[in-house]
Amino acid sequence: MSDAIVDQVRRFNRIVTERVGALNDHFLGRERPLGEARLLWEIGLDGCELRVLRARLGLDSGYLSRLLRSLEAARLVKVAPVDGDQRVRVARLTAAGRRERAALDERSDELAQSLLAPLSSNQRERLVAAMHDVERLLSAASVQITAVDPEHPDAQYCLAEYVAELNCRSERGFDPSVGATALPHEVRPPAGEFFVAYLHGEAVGCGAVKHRADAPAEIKRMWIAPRARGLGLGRRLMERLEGCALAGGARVAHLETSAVLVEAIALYRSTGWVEVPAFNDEPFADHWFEKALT
Amino acid sequence: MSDAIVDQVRRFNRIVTERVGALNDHFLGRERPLGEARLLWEIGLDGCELRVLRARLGLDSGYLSRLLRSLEAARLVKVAPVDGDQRVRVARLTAAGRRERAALDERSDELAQSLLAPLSSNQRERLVAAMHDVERLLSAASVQITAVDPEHPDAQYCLAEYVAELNCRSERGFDPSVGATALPHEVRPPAGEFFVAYLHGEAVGCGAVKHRADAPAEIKRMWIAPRARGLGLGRRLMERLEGCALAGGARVAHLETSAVLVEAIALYRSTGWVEVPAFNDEPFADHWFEKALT
DNA sequence: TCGGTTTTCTGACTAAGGTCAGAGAATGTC
DNA sequence: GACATTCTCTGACCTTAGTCAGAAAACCGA
Repeated sequence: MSDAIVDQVRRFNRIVTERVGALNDHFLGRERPLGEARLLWEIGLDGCELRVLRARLGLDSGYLSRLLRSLEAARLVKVAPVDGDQRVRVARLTAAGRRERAALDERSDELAQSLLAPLSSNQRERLVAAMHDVERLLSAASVQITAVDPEHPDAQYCLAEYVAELNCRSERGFDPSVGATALPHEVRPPAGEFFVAYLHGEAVGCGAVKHRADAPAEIKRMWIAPRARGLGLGRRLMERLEGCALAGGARVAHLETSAVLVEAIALYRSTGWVEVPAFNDEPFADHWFEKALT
Repeated sequence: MSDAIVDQVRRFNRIVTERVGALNDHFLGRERPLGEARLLWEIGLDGCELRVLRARLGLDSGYLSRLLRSLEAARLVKVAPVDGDQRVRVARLTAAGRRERAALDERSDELAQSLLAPLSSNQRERLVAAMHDVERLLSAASVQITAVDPEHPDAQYCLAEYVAELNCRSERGFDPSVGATALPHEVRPPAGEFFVAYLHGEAVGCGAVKHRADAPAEIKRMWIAPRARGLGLGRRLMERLEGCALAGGARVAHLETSAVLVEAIALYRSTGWVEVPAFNDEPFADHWFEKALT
């Protein structure tokens, strides 16, 4: 990677994150410790389970407990056990807590305004566009693709979204149990593999490979969450799936798709897949593709 | 300011500065406290006076002293008095300190690489371009224009650079003591005012106003440091100078300029100044401008 | 030479942020 | 019903980061 590129990223890291980050902390942490302010914000208006907070903020359980005691003492938060599992507890904001959170929100707005104020409207537009790009691309860069068991809740979530989307976009609907299936045992090692893409710990995409002895491997259930589209994630996921198929011994891969998935079809065409005559009788498919793996 | 714009800035602040900032700190602070790491980096290969370090990093003098003792104990830094003024001391890196600093540098590179690695080269280019824009525009936004005494060192520095640039760009040279002058007493209240633009505490531009009773005010000595050009700073500075002239009672402002300052001339034309016949006999001027103030 | 200023250092102190080990209650699994 | 696991809490402890007041030395201007 060229030095100029790395230098720009380093300069950005130093100047922007340190300066704006420090400003941010200063604005938010004015009345109470930053940790508490962040926690208050993260609990949100609907409350949040402690274990989720712990995961999202990366806190030690003891530390989180202490922060919550402090917020409880200030009557900003109430912690209560959750129905169904008495071990799990949820933190909820009190009325005062919601007011405090609104004040944090307002300070965050003030900070944003103060950053923008000295700029001309033309410059503001450019800044916002550039911020949007940076945010999207850094998000894209932080996506991680992991092999996961097809019955893992994250995998199941993605599959449900995949089916729901097909049902919603296609007039004839979609039934995953009919035709060329991808049952858990078919996409779990050694028969195949299931991958989930995570963005900040959240599942935002999936895809599966079915290995087939002496026959083309099959790519199945490829899906990207709407909010994660446009990040080049489909391409990365596909690379991973093809790599998996190749590692499983395949020289050629197959996939079939519905005509309503126009973005997916465009992706396939642009990454070396060629349309071929139907190689199976999947009732919900309109296009069949093939690719030689290298 | 529209909500969408403020929201984007807030999202950027939260996601980018917190996430990348935390990563940054984590990478840099792996082996030693962050404060020490930053200090080590800031001392630089050529050493640095303590008072400068204190100002640049915004540290308490007691705290800085302690940090330096700790770095000295680790044999990474030597602090010695400076020739000429025995009160002032400079911190210099030892050989081990330079190695340590190089290691920090390397980690910073690694971080940049790891951010970029998952992206396609097309995405990388877009990211770097967007980072560059964000950095420039946030820099622009953080510039502060302050009224300063014309004999203040920062004012003198800007004036010297201004003269040097004119001397360098113009064949006939430039002598500020000839013709339409801007002597300290002429641009100091109540006769006039001198402004300096600061970027991160550094003087990056200047401009002066000479009030004249019942006559057009004069704009003088307008200069922007080369590295701060393209930030829309000229326009902001000019707004400030015009405001000052207006507040001083003028309804019209005058300025004259050399033909070699093509960017400046473009700025004048685009901000409502109109070229008029010579209104003085400044020997180094080629163009004379006038603007009605509102 | 004297008083004021600049620069650094030291000691005493504080808050924030965080880690670790273990306890205790609820729940799931065999 | 025994046992392992999950989730939260408590107490003890630590480092980092930072503040404040004052002392000591060097310097500057009159």
